Amino acid sequence: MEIKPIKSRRTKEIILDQIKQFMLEGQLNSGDKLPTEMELSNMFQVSRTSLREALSALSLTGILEIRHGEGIFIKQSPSNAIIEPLSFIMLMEKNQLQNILEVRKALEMEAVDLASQRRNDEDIEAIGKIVEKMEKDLPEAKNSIQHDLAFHLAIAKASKNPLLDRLMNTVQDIVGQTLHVTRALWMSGNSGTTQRLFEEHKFIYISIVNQESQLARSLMYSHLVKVEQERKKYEENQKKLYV
Amino acid sequence: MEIKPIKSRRTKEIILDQIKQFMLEGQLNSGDKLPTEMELSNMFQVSRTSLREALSALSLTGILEIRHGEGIFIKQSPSNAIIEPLSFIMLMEKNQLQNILEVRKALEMEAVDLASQRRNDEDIEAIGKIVEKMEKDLPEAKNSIQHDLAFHLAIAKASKNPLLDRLMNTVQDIVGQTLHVTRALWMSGNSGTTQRLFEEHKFIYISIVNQESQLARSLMYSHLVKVEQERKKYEENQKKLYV
DNA sequence: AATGACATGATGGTCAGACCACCAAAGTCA
DNA sequence: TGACTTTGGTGGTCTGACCATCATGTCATT
Repeated sequence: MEIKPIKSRRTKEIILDQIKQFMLEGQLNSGDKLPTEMELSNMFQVSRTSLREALSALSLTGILEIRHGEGIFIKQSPSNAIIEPLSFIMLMEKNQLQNILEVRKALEMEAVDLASQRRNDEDIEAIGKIVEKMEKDLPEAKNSIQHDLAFHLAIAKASKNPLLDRLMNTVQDIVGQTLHVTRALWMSGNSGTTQRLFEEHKFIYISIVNQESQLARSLMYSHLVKVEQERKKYEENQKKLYV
Repeated sequence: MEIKPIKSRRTKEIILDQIKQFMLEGQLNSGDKLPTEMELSNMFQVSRTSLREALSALSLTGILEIRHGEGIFIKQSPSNAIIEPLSFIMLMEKNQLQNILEVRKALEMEAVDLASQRRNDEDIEAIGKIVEKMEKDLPEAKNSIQHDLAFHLAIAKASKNPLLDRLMNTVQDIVGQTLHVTRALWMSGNSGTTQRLFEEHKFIYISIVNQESQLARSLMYSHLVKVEQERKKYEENQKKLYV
Protein backbone atom coordinates (compact mmCIF):
# COMPACT_ATOMS: atom_id res chain seq x y z
CA MET A 1 0.00 0.00 0.00
CA GLU A 2 1.33 3.30 -1.01
CA ILE A 3 1.66 5.95 1.61
CA LYS A 4 0.67 9.25 0.18
CA PRO A 5 2.42 12.32 1.41
CA ILE A 6 -0.25 14.02 3.39
CA LYS A 7 -1.27 17.10 1.54
CA SER A 8 0.35 19.92 3.32
CA ARG A 9 1.55 22.76 1.19
CA ARG A 10 -0.27 25.99 1.62
CA THR A 11 -2.52 27.05 -1.16
CA LYS A 12 -0.52 30.20 -1.40
CA GLU A 13 2.66 28.34 -2.28
CA ILE A 14 0.89 26.30 -4.89
CA ILE A 15 -0.38 29.49 -6.43
CA LEU A 16 3.12 30.90 -6.41
CA ASP A 17 4.50 27.90 -8.22
CA GLN A 18 1.69 27.95 -10.72
CA ILE A 19 2.27 31.60 -11.44
CA LYS A 20 5.97 30.96 -11.85
CA GLN A 21 5.23 28.13 -14.20
CA PHE A 22 2.75 30.29 -16.00
CA MET A 23 5.33 32.99 -16.41
CA LEU A 24 7.97 30.59 -17.62
CA GLU A 25 5.94 28.42 -19.95
CA GLY A 26 3.80 31.23 -21.24
CA GLN A 27 6.89 32.86 -22.62
CA LEU A 28 5.87 36.01 -20.91
CA ASN A 29 8.21 38.88 -21.31
CA SER A 30 8.94 41.76 -19.07
CA GLY A 31 6.15 44.26 -19.06
CA ASP A 32 3.51 41.82 -20.18
CA LYS A 33 0.11 42.00 -18.59
CA LEU A 34 -1.27 39.10 -16.64
CA PRO A 35 -4.93 38.11 -16.58
CA THR A 36 -7.10 39.93 -14.10
CA GLU A 37 -7.45 38.78 -10.52
CA MET A 38 -10.85 37.33 -11.26
CA GLU A 39 -9.58 35.32 -14.20
CA LEU A 40 -6.54 34.10 -12.33
CA SER A 41 -8.59 33.03 -9.34
CA ASN A 42 -10.85 31.10 -11.69
CA MET A 43 -7.89 29.54 -13.47
CA PHE A 44 -6.31 28.37 -10.25
CA GLN A 45 -9.63 27.56 -8.63
CA VAL A 46 -8.94 29.57 -5.54
CA SER A 47 -10.63 32.53 -3.99
CA ARG A 48 -9.60 35.99 -4.94
CA THR A 49 -8.41 36.52 -1.38
CA SER A 50 -5.88 33.71 -1.52
CA LEU A 51 -4.78 34.71 -4.95
CA ARG A 52 -4.24 38.26 -3.85
CA GLU A 53 -2.02 37.15 -1.00
CA ALA A 54 0.22 35.40 -3.47
CA LEU A 55 0.25 38.32 -5.87
CA SER A 56 0.89 40.61 -2.97
CA ALA A 57 4.02 38.70 -2.07
CA LEU A 58 5.28 38.70 -5.63
CA SER A 59 4.62 42.39 -5.78
CA LEU A 60 6.56 43.12 -2.62
CA THR A 61 9.53 41.17 -3.84
CA GLY A 62 9.43 43.15 -7.04
CA ILE A 63 8.59 40.36 -9.46
CA LEU A 64 5.24 41.82 -10.35
CA GLU A 65 3.93 45.31 -10.51
CA ILE A 66 0.28 45.78 -9.64
CA ARG A 67 -1.25 48.97 -10.92
CA HIS A 68 -4.58 49.96 -9.43
CA GLY A 69 -7.21 50.25 -12.09
CA GLU A 70 -4.95 48.87 -14.79
CA GLY A 71 -3.80 45.38 -14.10
CA ILE A 72 -0.95 43.16 -13.13
CA PHE A 73 2.32 43.38 -14.99
CA ILE A 74 5.60 41.58 -14.98
CA LYS A 75 8.10 44.08 -13.83
CA GLN A 76 10.53 45.20 -16.47
CA SER A 77 13.53 45.31 -14.26
CA PRO A 78 13.13 43.07 -11.26
CA SER A 79 16.29 44.58 -9.87
CA ASN A 80 14.47 45.91 -6.89
CA ALA A 81 13.35 42.43 -6.08
CA ILE A 82 15.93 41.93 -3.44
CA ILE A 83 15.97 45.41 -2.01
CA GLU A 84 13.07 44.99 0.32
CA PRO A 85 14.25 41.73 1.85
CA LEU A 86 17.79 42.97 2.00
CA SER A 87 16.84 46.17 3.75
CA PHE A 88 14.90 44.11 6.21
CA ILE A 89 17.96 42.08 6.91
CA MET A 90 19.75 45.29 7.56
CA LEU A 91 17.19 46.31 10.08
CA MET A 92 17.23 43.00 11.82
CA GLU A 93 20.92 42.48 12.00
CA LYS A 94 22.88 45.41 13.16
CA ASN A 95 26.43 46.10 12.18
CA GLN A 96 25.83 44.69 8.75
CA LEU A 97 27.01 47.85 7.08
CA GLN A 98 30.55 46.61 6.98
CA ASN A 99 29.39 43.40 5.33
CA ILE A 100 27.44 45.23 2.70
CA LEU A 101 30.34 47.49 1.93
CA GLU A 102 32.52 44.47 1.40
CA VAL A 103 30.02 43.01 -1.02
CA ARG A 104 29.88 46.33 -2.78
CA LYS A 105 33.63 46.36 -3.10
CA ALA A 106 33.55 42.93 -4.68
CA LEU A 107 30.95 43.98 -7.20
CA GLU A 108 32.52 47.32 -7.99
CA MET A 109 35.88 45.85 -8.77
CA GLU A 110 34.50 43.30 -11.15
CA ALA A 111 32.29 45.93 -12.73
CA VAL A 112 35.09 48.35 -13.40
CA ASP A 113 37.17 45.54 -14.82
CA LEU A 114 34.45 44.50 -17.22
CA ALA A 115 33.59 48.09 -17.99
CA SER A 116 37.16 48.72 -19.10
CA GLN A 117 36.92 45.85 -21.53
CA ARG A 118 33.45 46.41 -22.85
CA ARG A 119 32.81 50.14 -22.67
CA ASN A 120 31.64 51.73 -25.88
CA ASP A 121 31.65 55.35 -26.98
CA GLU A 122 28.33 55.92 -25.35
CA ASP A 123 29.60 54.72 -21.98
CA ILE A 124 32.71 56.83 -22.25
CA GLU A 125 30.65 59.89 -22.99
CA ALA A 126 28.26 59.21 -20.12
CA ILE A 127 30.98 58.66 -17.56
CA GLY A 128 32.98 61.55 -18.94
CA LYS A 129 30.08 63.93 -18.49
CA ILE A 130 29.71 62.89 -14.89
CA VAL A 131 33.39 63.50 -14.26
CA GLU A 132 33.06 66.93 -15.87
CA LYS A 133 30.17 67.79 -13.60
CA MET A 134 32.15 66.61 -10.62
CA GLU A 135 34.96 68.94 -11.52
CA LYS A 136 32.63 71.83 -12.14
CA ASP A 137 30.82 71.43 -8.84
CA LEU A 138 34.00 70.75 -6.96
CA PRO A 139 34.55 74.23 -5.51
CA GLU A 140 31.11 74.37 -3.96
CA ALA A 141 31.23 70.68 -3.12
CA LYS A 142 27.61 70.41 -4.14
CA ASN A 143 25.80 67.39 -5.55
CA SER A 144 28.83 65.36 -4.69
CA ILE A 145 26.72 62.46 -3.51
CA GLN A 146 24.61 62.39 -6.63
CA HIS A 147 27.66 62.57 -8.83
CA ASP A 148 29.40 59.85 -6.91
CA LEU A 149 26.37 57.61 -7.18
CA ALA A 150 25.95 58.33 -10.87
CA PHE A 151 29.59 57.60 -11.52
CA HIS A 152 29.48 54.16 -10.01
CA LEU A 153 26.17 53.27 -11.59
CA ALA A 154 27.42 54.37 -14.99
CA ILE A 155 30.31 52.00 -14.57
CA ALA A 156 27.93 49.24 -13.61
CA LYS A 157 26.00 49.89 -16.78
CA ALA A 158 29.13 49.90 -18.89
CA SER A 159 30.01 46.46 -17.58
CA LYS A 160 27.30 45.11 -19.90
CA ASN A 161 26.35 42.61 -17.26
CA PRO A 162 22.73 43.32 -16.32
CA LEU A 163 22.85 41.08 -13.30
CA LEU A 164 25.90 42.81 -11.93
CA ASP A 165 24.31 46.13 -12.74
CA ARG A 166 21.23 45.27 -10.77
CA LEU A 167 23.04 43.92 -7.80
CA MET A 168 25.09 47.06 -7.65
CA ASN A 169 22.03 49.22 -7.88
CA THR A 170 20.50 47.30 -5.03
CA VAL A 171 23.54 47.52 -2.86
CA GLN A 172 23.95 51.21 -3.60
CA ASP A 173 20.35 51.83 -2.64
CA ILE A 174 20.81 50.15 0.68
CA VAL A 175 24.11 51.80 1.39
CA GLY A 176 22.56 55.08 0.36
CA GLN A 177 19.62 54.68 2.69
CA THR A 178 21.88 53.84 5.55
CA LEU A 179 24.55 56.39 4.97
CA HIS A 180 22.56 59.20 3.49
CA VAL A 181 22.94 61.78 6.18
CA THR A 182 26.30 60.62 7.35
CA ARG A 183 27.88 60.80 3.96
CA ALA A 184 26.37 64.16 3.19
CA LEU A 185 27.83 65.70 6.28
CA TRP A 186 31.13 64.03 5.88
CA MET A 187 31.68 64.78 2.24
CA SER A 188 30.43 68.34 2.22
CA GLY A 189 32.37 69.26 5.30
CA ASN A 190 35.67 68.11 3.99
CA SER A 191 36.82 69.81 0.85
CA GLY A 192 40.25 68.18 0.95
CA THR A 193 38.65 64.79 0.86
CA THR A 194 36.33 65.86 -1.91
CA GLN A 195 39.26 66.99 -3.99
CA ARG A 196 41.04 63.70 -3.55
CA LEU A 197 37.90 61.73 -4.31
CA PHE A 198 37.49 63.62 -7.54
CA GLU A 199 41.01 62.79 -8.62
CA GLU A 200 40.50 59.14 -7.87
CA HIS A 201 37.35 59.13 -9.91
CA LYS A 202 39.13 60.83 -12.74
CA PHE A 203 41.94 58.30 -12.79
CA ILE A 204 39.46 55.46 -12.82
CA TYR A 205 37.69 57.11 -15.71
CA ILE A 206 40.92 57.46 -17.66
CA SER A 207 41.83 53.84 -17.14
CA ILE A 208 38.41 52.81 -18.38
CA VAL A 209 38.87 54.92 -21.49
CA ASN A 210 42.28 53.34 -22.08
CA GLN A 211 40.86 49.89 -21.46
CA GLU A 212 43.42 49.19 -18.77
CA SER A 213 41.21 46.84 -16.86
CA GLN A 214 43.73 45.68 -14.31
CA LEU A 215 44.71 49.24 -13.51
CA ALA A 216 41.08 50.23 -13.22
CA ARG A 217 40.52 47.34 -10.88
CA SER A 218 43.30 48.28 -8.52
CA LEU A 219 42.40 51.97 -8.65
CA MET A 220 38.88 51.10 -7.68
CA TYR A 221 40.20 48.91 -4.92
CA SER A 222 42.27 51.60 -3.30
CA HIS A 223 39.50 54.12 -3.86
CA LEU A 224 36.97 52.04 -1.99
CA VAL A 225 39.38 51.14 0.75
CA LYS A 226 40.11 54.82 1.32
CA VAL A 227 36.45 55.72 1.31
CA GLU A 228 35.90 52.97 3.81
CA GLN A 229 38.63 54.24 6.09
CA GLU A 230 37.27 57.77 5.93
CA ARG A 231 33.86 56.50 6.87
CA LYS A 232 35.18 54.60 9.85
CA LYS A 233 37.11 57.62 11.02
CA TYR A 234 34.05 59.80 10.68
CA GLU A 235 31.86 57.37 12.57
CA GLU A 236 34.30 57.13 15.41
CA ASN A 237 34.30 60.88 15.72
CA GLN A 238 30.54 60.89 15.77
CA LYS A 239 30.50 58.36 18.54
CA LYS A 240 32.86 60.47 20.58
CA LEU A 241 30.60 63.45 20.09
CA TYR A 242 27.31 61.88 20.94
CA VAL A 243 27.95 58.97 23.21
CA MET B 1 -4.71 77.11 3.12
CA GLU B 2 -2.61 74.09 3.46
CA ILE B 3 -2.92 71.42 0.86
CA LYS B 4 -2.79 68.08 2.46
CA PRO B 5 -1.03 65.34 0.60
CA ILE B 6 -3.92 63.21 -0.48
CA LYS B 7 -3.59 59.91 1.24
CA SER B 8 -2.16 57.69 -1.37
CA ARG B 9 0.10 54.98 -0.14
CA ARG B 10 -1.32 51.54 -0.17
CA THR B 11 -2.50 50.26 3.15
CA LYS B 12 -0.22 47.31 2.68
CA GLU B 13 2.86 49.51 2.55
CA ILE B 14 1.79 51.39 5.63
CA ILE B 15 1.41 48.11 7.43
CA LEU B 16 4.85 47.03 6.28
CA ASP B 17 6.40 50.20 7.61
CA GLN B 18 4.53 49.91 10.85
CA ILE B 19 5.67 46.36 11.32
CA LYS B 20 9.21 47.41 10.59
CA GLN B 21 8.92 50.17 13.11
CA PHE B 22 7.35 47.76 15.53
CA MET B 23 10.22 45.40 15.08
CA LEU B 24 12.76 48.13 15.56
CA GLU B 25 11.25 49.98 18.50
CA GLY B 26 9.98 46.90 20.19
CA GLN B 27 13.46 45.53 20.13
CA LEU B 28 12.15 42.27 18.81
CA ASN B 29 14.70 39.61 18.30
CA SER B 30 14.84 36.73 15.93
CA GLY B 31 12.40 34.03 16.85
CA ASP B 32 10.10 36.28 18.81
CA LYS B 33 6.38 35.87 18.46
CA LEU B 34 4.26 38.65 17.11
CA PRO B 35 0.72 39.42 18.28
CA THR B 36 -2.06 37.48 16.63
CA GLU B 37 -3.60 38.57 13.37
CA MET B 38 -6.66 39.87 15.19
CA GLU B 39 -4.60 41.93 17.58
CA LEU B 40 -2.40 43.28 14.83
CA SER B 41 -5.35 44.26 12.67
CA ASN B 42 -6.82 46.09 15.64
CA MET B 43 -3.53 47.79 16.39
CA PHE B 44 -3.10 49.00 12.84
CA GLN B 45 -6.79 49.68 12.37
CA VAL B 46 -7.04 47.68 9.20
CA SER B 47 -9.02 44.65 8.27
CA ARG B 48 -7.57 41.24 8.78
CA THR B 49 -7.57 40.77 5.01
CA SER B 50 -5.25 43.67 4.36
CA LEU B 51 -3.08 42.73 7.25
CA ARG B 52 -2.78 39.20 6.01
CA GLU B 53 -1.65 40.38 2.60
CA ALA B 54 1.19 42.23 4.22
CA LEU B 55 2.11 39.34 6.48
CA SER B 56 1.86 37.00 3.57
CA ALA B 57 4.34 38.98 1.58
CA LEU B 58 6.75 39.17 4.48
CA SER B 59 6.38 35.46 4.91
CA LEU B 60 7.25 34.67 1.32
CA THR B 61 10.28 36.88 1.37
CA GLY B 62 11.49 35.03 4.42
CA ILE B 63 11.23 37.81 6.96
CA LEU B 64 8.48 36.18 8.97
CA GLU B 65 7.49 32.64 9.58
CA ILE B 66 3.80 31.96 9.96
CA ARG B 67 2.89 28.73 11.66
CA HIS B 68 -0.69 27.62 11.37
CA GLY B 69 -2.31 27.24 14.76
CA GLU B 70 0.68 28.70 16.53
CA GLY B 71 1.38 32.23 15.55
CA ILE B 72 3.64 34.58 13.68
CA PHE B 73 7.35 34.58 14.34
CA ILE B 74 10.33 36.56 13.23
CA LYS B 75 12.54 34.26 11.27
CA GLN B 76 15.86 33.43 12.80
CA SER B 77 18.04 33.88 9.77
CA PRO B 78 16.42 36.17 7.24
CA SER B 79 19.43 35.87 4.98
CA ASN B 80 17.53 33.38 2.90
CA ALA B 81 15.18 36.18 2.09
CA ILE B 82 17.09 37.15 -0.99
CA ILE B 83 17.34 33.72 -2.51
CA GLU B 84 13.82 33.46 -3.76
CA PRO B 85 13.78 36.77 -5.60
CA LEU B 86 17.25 36.21 -6.95
CA SER B 87 16.45 32.82 -8.35
CA PHE B 88 13.37 34.30 -9.90
CA ILE B 89 15.47 36.85 -11.70
CA MET B 90 17.66 34.09 -12.98
CA LEU B 91 14.72 32.13 -14.24
CA MET B 92 13.23 35.07 -16.00
CA GLU B 93 16.28 36.00 -17.95
CA LYS B 94 17.83 33.31 -20.01
CA ASN B 95 21.39 33.14 -21.19
CA GLN B 96 22.53 34.70 -18.01
CA LEU B 97 25.12 32.06 -17.26
CA GLN B 98 28.04 34.20 -18.31
CA ASN B 99 26.71 37.05 -16.21
CA ILE B 100 26.24 34.83 -13.21
CA LEU B 101 29.75 33.50 -13.50
CA GLU B 102 31.11 37.02 -13.56
CA VAL B 103 29.21 37.88 -10.43
CA ARG B 104 30.51 34.72 -8.85
CA LYS B 105 34.04 35.73 -9.74
CA ALA B 106 33.52 39.07 -8.05
CA LEU B 107 32.22 37.49 -4.89
CA GLU B 108 34.80 34.72 -4.79
CA MET B 109 37.71 37.09 -5.03
CA GLU B 110 36.51 39.27 -2.22
CA ALA B 111 35.68 36.21 -0.15
CA VAL B 112 39.10 34.66 -0.51
CA ASP B 113 40.68 37.98 0.33
CA LEU B 114 38.66 38.34 3.50
CA ALA B 115 39.09 34.67 4.34
CA SER B 116 42.84 35.09 4.24
CA GLN B 117 42.62 37.88 6.75
CA ARG B 118 40.01 36.45 9.06
CA ARG B 119 40.39 32.70 8.93
CA ASN B 120 40.75 30.96 12.26
CA ASP B 121 42.09 27.53 13.11
CA GLU B 122 38.71 26.00 12.56
CA ASP B 123 38.50 27.37 9.04
CA ILE B 124 42.00 26.21 8.21
CA GLU B 125 41.18 22.73 9.39
CA ALA B 126 37.93 22.61 7.45
CA ILE B 127 39.46 23.78 4.20
CA GLY B 128 42.52 21.61 4.74
CA LYS B 129 40.38 18.51 5.08
CA ILE B 130 38.65 19.27 1.84
CA VAL B 131 41.98 19.67 0.07
CA GLU B 132 43.10 16.34 1.51
CA LYS B 133 40.02 14.63 0.21
CA MET B 134 40.59 16.20 -3.16
CA GLU B 135 44.06 14.79 -3.29
CA LYS B 136 42.91 11.39 -2.14
CA ASP B 137 40.14 11.15 -4.71
CA LEU B 138 42.28 12.62 -7.43
CA PRO B 139 43.30 9.36 -9.17
CA GLU B 140 39.74 8.23 -9.62
CA ALA B 141 38.56 11.74 -10.25
CA LYS B 142 35.52 11.06 -8.15
CA ASN B 143 33.48 13.49 -6.07
CA SER B 144 35.39 16.28 -7.71
CA ILE B 145 32.30 18.42 -8.04
CA GLN B 146 31.31 18.01 -4.42
CA HIS B 147 34.82 18.79 -3.28
CA ASP B 148 35.06 21.80 -5.50
CA LEU B 149 31.77 23.14 -4.19
CA ALA B 150 32.71 22.45 -0.58
CA PHE B 151 36.02 24.19 -1.07
CA HIS B 152 34.51 27.42 -2.28
CA LEU B 153 31.76 27.43 0.28
CA ALA B 154 34.24 26.84 3.09
CA ILE B 155 36.11 29.90 1.91
CA ALA B 156 32.88 31.85 1.87
CA LYS B 157 32.28 30.84 5.44
CA ALA B 158 35.79 31.77 6.47
CA SER B 159 35.24 35.26 5.12
CA LYS B 160 33.14 35.89 8.24
CA ASN B 161 30.77 37.95 6.18
CA PRO B 162 27.37 36.26 6.41
CA LEU B 163 25.93 38.33 3.61
CA LEU B 164 28.74 37.45 1.27
CA ASP B 165 28.45 33.84 2.36
CA ARG B 166 24.75 33.83 1.67
CA LEU B 167 25.13 35.43 -1.74
CA MET B 168 27.79 32.96 -2.75
CA ASN B 169 25.66 30.05 -1.69
CA THR B 170 22.83 31.40 -3.77
CA VAL B 171 24.97 31.94 -6.80
CA GLN B 172 26.56 28.52 -6.43
CA ASP B 173 23.14 26.94 -6.23
CA ILE B 174 22.07 28.57 -9.42
CA VAL B 175 25.28 27.83 -11.23
CA GLY B 176 25.08 24.27 -9.98
CA GLN B 177 21.58 23.81 -11.29
CA THR B 178 22.57 25.13 -14.65
CA LEU B 179 25.89 23.40 -15.05
CA HIS B 180 25.29 20.20 -13.20
CA VAL B 181 25.50 17.73 -16.01
CA THR B 182 27.90 19.69 -18.12
CA ARG B 183 30.46 20.06 -15.41
CA ALA B 184 30.26 16.45 -14.39
CA LEU B 185 31.05 15.26 -17.86
CA TRP B 186 33.70 17.80 -18.45
CA MET B 187 35.59 17.35 -15.21
CA SER B 188 35.47 13.60 -15.01
CA GLY B 189 36.52 13.18 -18.58
CA ASN B 190 39.65 15.20 -18.26
CA SER B 191 42.11 14.02 -15.67
CA GLY B 192 44.77 16.49 -16.73
CA THR B 193 42.42 19.31 -16.00
CA THR B 194 41.45 17.75 -12.70
CA GLN B 195 45.08 17.54 -11.69
CA ARG B 196 45.67 21.17 -12.51
CA LEU B 197 42.51 22.24 -10.70
CA PHE B 198 43.65 20.44 -7.60
CA GLU B 199 46.94 22.24 -7.62
CA GLU B 200 45.27 25.57 -7.98
CA HIS B 201 43.02 24.80 -5.06
CA LYS B 202 45.99 23.76 -3.01
CA PHE B 203 47.87 26.96 -3.71
CA ILE B 204 44.84 29.00 -2.77
CA TYR B 205 44.59 27.05 0.46
CA ILE B 206 48.21 27.69 1.28
CA SER B 207 47.90 31.40 0.68
CA ILE B 208 44.90 31.49 2.98
CA VAL B 209 46.85 29.71 5.68
CA ASN B 210 49.70 32.18 5.25
CA GLN B 211 47.28 35.09 5.28
CA GLU B 212 48.57 36.33 1.97
CA SER B 213 45.33 37.91 0.96
CA GLN B 214 46.53 39.63 -2.18
CA LEU B 215 48.14 36.45 -3.43
CA ALA B 216 45.01 34.49 -2.63
CA ARG B 217 42.99 37.02 -4.53
CA SER B 218 45.06 36.77 -7.68
CA LEU B 219 45.29 32.99 -7.48
CA MET B 220 41.52 32.82 -7.25
CA TYR B 221 41.28 35.18 -10.17
CA SER B 222 43.40 33.09 -12.48
CA HIS B 223 41.75 29.94 -11.22
CA LEU B 224 38.29 31.17 -12.11
CA VAL B 225 39.40 32.58 -15.42
CA LYS B 226 40.88 29.23 -16.36
CA VAL B 227 37.79 27.35 -15.26
CA GLU B 228 35.76 29.74 -17.31
CA GLN B 229 37.88 29.20 -20.40
CA GLU B 230 37.67 25.42 -20.01
CA ARG B 231 33.94 25.68 -19.77
CA LYS B 232 33.68 27.73 -22.90
CA LYS B 233 35.91 25.34 -24.79
CA TYR B 234 33.83 22.41 -23.63
CA GLU B 235 30.58 24.05 -24.60
CA GLU B 236 31.85 24.85 -28.06
CA ASN B 237 32.76 21.24 -28.56
CA GLN B 238 29.34 20.19 -27.42
CA LYS B 239 27.75 22.52 -29.89
CA LYS B 240 29.80 21.07 -32.70
CA LEU B 241 28.68 17.61 -31.69
CA TYR B 242 25.02 18.21 -31.35
CA VAL B 243 24.07 21.11 -33.52
C1' DA C 1 1.27 7.27 38.63
C1' DA C 2 2.07 6.85 33.67
C1' DT C 3 0.16 6.82 29.31
C1' DG C 4 -2.58 7.58 25.50
C1' DA C 5 -7.11 9.26 23.48
C1' DC C 6 -9.95 12.99 23.32
C1' DA C 7 -12.04 17.70 23.91
C1' DT C 8 -11.20 22.49 23.84
C1' DG C 9 -9.47 27.01 22.69
C1' DA C 10 -6.37 29.79 20.18
C1' DT C 11 -4.71 30.91 15.88
C1' DG C 12 -3.91 30.95 11.12
C1' DG C 13 -6.19 29.61 6.21
C1' DT C 14 -9.83 30.10 2.94
C1' DC C 15 -13.85 31.75 1.13
C1' DA C 16 -17.88 34.67 -0.85
C1' DG C 17 -19.82 38.91 -1.55
C1' DA C 18 -20.09 43.63 -1.21
C1' DC C 19 -18.43 48.14 -1.95
C1' DC C 20 -14.61 51.68 -2.70
C1' DA C 21 -10.79 53.84 -5.53
C1' DC C 22 -8.32 54.42 -9.57
C1' DC C 23 -7.41 54.53 -14.51
C1' DA C 24 -8.15 54.71 -19.39
C1' DA C 25 -10.93 55.31 -23.08
C1' DA C 26 -15.13 56.37 -25.12
C1' DG C 27 -18.57 59.71 -25.31
C1' DT C 28 -20.32 64.58 -24.82
C1' DC C 29 -20.62 69.31 -25.12
C1' DA C 30 -18.95 74.11 -25.73
C1' DT D 1 -11.17 70.84 -32.00
C1' DG D 2 -10.42 70.52 -27.28
C1' DA D 3 -11.67 70.02 -22.61
C1' DC D 4 -14.85 67.78 -19.59
C1' DT D 5 -17.84 63.85 -18.16
C1' DT D 6 -19.29 59.31 -18.07
C1' DT D 7 -18.60 54.63 -17.90
C1' DG D 8 -16.54 50.01 -17.68
C1' DG D 9 -12.81 47.43 -16.10
C1' DT D 10 -9.66 46.55 -12.59
C1' DG D 11 -7.34 46.43 -8.32
C1' DG D 12 -8.03 47.71 -2.93
C1' DT D 13 -10.45 47.05 1.31
C1' DC D 14 -13.74 45.34 4.37
C1' DT D 15 -16.95 42.09 6.84
C1' DG D 16 -18.30 37.86 8.57
C1' DA D 17 -18.36 33.27 8.29
C1' DC D 18 -16.36 28.78 8.45
C1' DC D 19 -12.31 25.40 7.99
C1' DA D 20 -7.60 23.50 9.44
C1' DT D 21 -3.98 23.03 12.50
C1' DC D 22 -1.57 23.06 16.77
C1' DA D 23 -0.85 23.22 21.91
C1' DT D 24 -2.75 22.22 26.05
C1' DG D 25 -5.62 20.42 29.41
C1' DT D 26 -8.71 16.50 30.73
C1' DC D 27 -9.83 12.02 31.68
C1' DA D 28 -10.20 7.03 31.21
C1' DT D 29 -7.31 3.03 30.90
C1' DT D 30 -3.59 0.46 32.35
